[in-house]
Amino acid sequence: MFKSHTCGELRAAHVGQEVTLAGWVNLRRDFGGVIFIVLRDRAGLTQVVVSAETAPDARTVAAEVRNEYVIQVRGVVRRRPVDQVNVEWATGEVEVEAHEVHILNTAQTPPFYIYDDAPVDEALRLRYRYLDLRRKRMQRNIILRHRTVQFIRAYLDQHGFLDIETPQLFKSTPEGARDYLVPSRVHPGKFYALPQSPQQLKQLLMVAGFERYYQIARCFRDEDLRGDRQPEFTQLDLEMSFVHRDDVLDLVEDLVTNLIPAVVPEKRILSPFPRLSHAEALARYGVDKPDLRFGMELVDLTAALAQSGFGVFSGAVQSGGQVKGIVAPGCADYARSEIDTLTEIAKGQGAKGLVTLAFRADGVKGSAVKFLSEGELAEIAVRTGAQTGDLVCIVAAEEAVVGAALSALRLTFRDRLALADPQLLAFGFVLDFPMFEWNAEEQRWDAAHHPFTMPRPNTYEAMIADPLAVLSDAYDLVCNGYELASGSIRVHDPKIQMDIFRVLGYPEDEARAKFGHMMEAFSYGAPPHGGMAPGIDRLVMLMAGENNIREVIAFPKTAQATDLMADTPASVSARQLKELHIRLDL
RNA sequence: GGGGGCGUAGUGUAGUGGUUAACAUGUCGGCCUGUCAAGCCGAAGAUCGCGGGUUCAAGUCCCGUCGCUCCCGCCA
Repeated sequence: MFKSHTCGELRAAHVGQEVTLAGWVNLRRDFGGVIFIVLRDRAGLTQVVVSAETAPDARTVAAEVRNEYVIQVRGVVRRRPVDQVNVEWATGEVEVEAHEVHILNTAQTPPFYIYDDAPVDEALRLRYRYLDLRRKRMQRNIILRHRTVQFIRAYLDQHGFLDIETPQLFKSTPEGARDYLVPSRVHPGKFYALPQSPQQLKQLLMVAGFERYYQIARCFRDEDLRGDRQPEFTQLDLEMSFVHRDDVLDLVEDLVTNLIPAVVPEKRILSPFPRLSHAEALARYGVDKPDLRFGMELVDLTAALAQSGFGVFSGAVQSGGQVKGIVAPGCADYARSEIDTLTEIAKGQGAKGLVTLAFRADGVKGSAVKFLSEGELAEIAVRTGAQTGDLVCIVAAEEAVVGAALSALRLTFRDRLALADPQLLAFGFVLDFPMFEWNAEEQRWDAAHHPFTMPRPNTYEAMIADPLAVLSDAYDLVCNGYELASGSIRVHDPKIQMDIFRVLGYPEDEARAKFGHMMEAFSYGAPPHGGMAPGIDRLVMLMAGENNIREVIAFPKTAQATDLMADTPASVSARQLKELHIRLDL
């Protein structure tokens, strides 16, 4: 070994010991006669002192050293003078007085600071990802990710889950995200697809009788990126046999409730996790992934304003829509430009406009005030609970638009007014999703979750006649405004499965071609089963306090799905294409 | 596919259409035996992302393009 200790472990108790350290030069401070080197490795920082008086040869070498050189130091652990203890460091009580310094490797001057987490252009970070990963923030995040996965593996092992791998080369599925395809050399013109999730395979593992399965599974979806979406990402995929919905939820809640204090003890959670129906989430927050850290819930004003003389309100109600509002505390003094910004946010979600009512000491202000009666204004104040100084934001439109607009505004106020406790991880479950969604563009029903989702027991009978009335046994885990996991109880009865395919408009032969292996498997004694798949990247992102999953992925891709370090995707040789029977049409 | 933001020494930034493009930091050299983002002195370092255009004059205005980024669509 090149080292006897790490740079993070020396303490006063080691004083007097002869040690060997090895690592990177974090910083060097050269006083001529004495040189201080801050040595860094994964474990931490240790100050090395090289004195011309006691170690002239070592000092000569130390004078040549530059930032990010890889060096090895032999020396004696010394207690620092009392007034020179560095209280910021775990090793700050001591330093190593070097008598030997060896340069193991030199380094070019890095393109950005390693010893400081100061912001750097994203493209530069990604181009030199291996250097970015040396920085404290990324080391912390990647280590946190490791601890999280280790905890999950141990927990699931203790609870009887088996870690089973499933193929990366599998079959394209007709619904869902765009697949990443892999051409077959052996079978000209045929393709594998990289899994969007191991969904079918984990269900087949239940048919196979493993009863409890999990996998830290890489998933691939060829869709455009977001801050919380990468083309390849990692799920904790788990599936259980002989369970009802609450068995799955209870297990995931217990896992997460134990995980958080174990790996991020400074964070707090809600306990128990709130469980609300999909309909309730939409009604109260306007979205199916609410940030539960703060209130500012949507207030329904539809009944109060249905007969309003203000056509924006009454018109929306007459055409089957809603009028709802939120109260922004203390925002009654917002300037015109700020109101315009809020209006743009609402319009960005499809709203035609935004009605704002500023409850000021000298009355209610806002461009719509003149269209509203005294009684209506009073009614709005009562229903919303608006106080003097508050700003009420009202959207009138169809239900989906009202929810989208007000929830976007709610998150805007969250950030502006710092309404959400950054140390709180507000996990919650959203339940009872609709089974089907009407796809107006293609004039057919889509599965809201996926076609293997079991309908809620008491709603199944209505399925063929009225798909919209069917609720599914699907559920999401949400946290701080993100969807962290989705899951469901699965269909294990081939007859119900065929009914679902019928609603989805799959002819029986097509269903058999796409999912025949599933249907056949279910006919050989499939147990009742269900599962869930928390996104590891998003979970670690939230635990780390980051707002982009790039920060918890060692080698992520850009928003354009490229890798700037390796310059990927890239062209391949004509020979490779020919082997794969592929001709480009660009 | 659409929309917004950003792009100026290695890095982070400043820069009313008008001198030699500024500041900090880093880099290099010198001095320095107790610093901890050390200090002091000195030096080098910029085709202002790229290509067009407007103008007597463009880092600055316009068009296009490339890169990064956020959002909408998309994401069973």
